[in-house]
Amino acid sequence: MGNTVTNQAMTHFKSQVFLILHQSQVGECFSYGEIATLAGFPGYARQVGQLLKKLPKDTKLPWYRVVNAQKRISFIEGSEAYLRQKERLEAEGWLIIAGKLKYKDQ
DNA sequence: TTTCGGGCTCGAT
DNA sequence: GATCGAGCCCGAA
Repeated sequence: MGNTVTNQAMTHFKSQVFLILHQSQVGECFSYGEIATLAGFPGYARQVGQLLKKLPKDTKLPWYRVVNAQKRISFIEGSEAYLRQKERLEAEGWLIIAGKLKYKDQ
């Protein structure tokens, strides 16, 4: 068992992460670490990734608005997951130049 | 109990 | 920039 935090705290962590994503707007983009900190759990970047990984494929949550701290998609370039995320981001006005995310006209 | 692998980060070369 | 190493934290093996 992981002893670091209580199950209750983990449950709270999850709901906070989901809430933040649910409330995010088109054109926004965060890093895993930012989401963790906003949720009140700094240092939990990897846990955010674990959570998003578990989301059902048809989820309505904008999981794709989360990239790594370098503003790069955290999947192997060219992989299916990478392409799915890239498409969705581009559909919201993001451009990917040399692997890095840039907002349109900026 | 220990080890290891993940949609991670940050500081130092 | 690009790489590397060391932290980070949980769950599964």
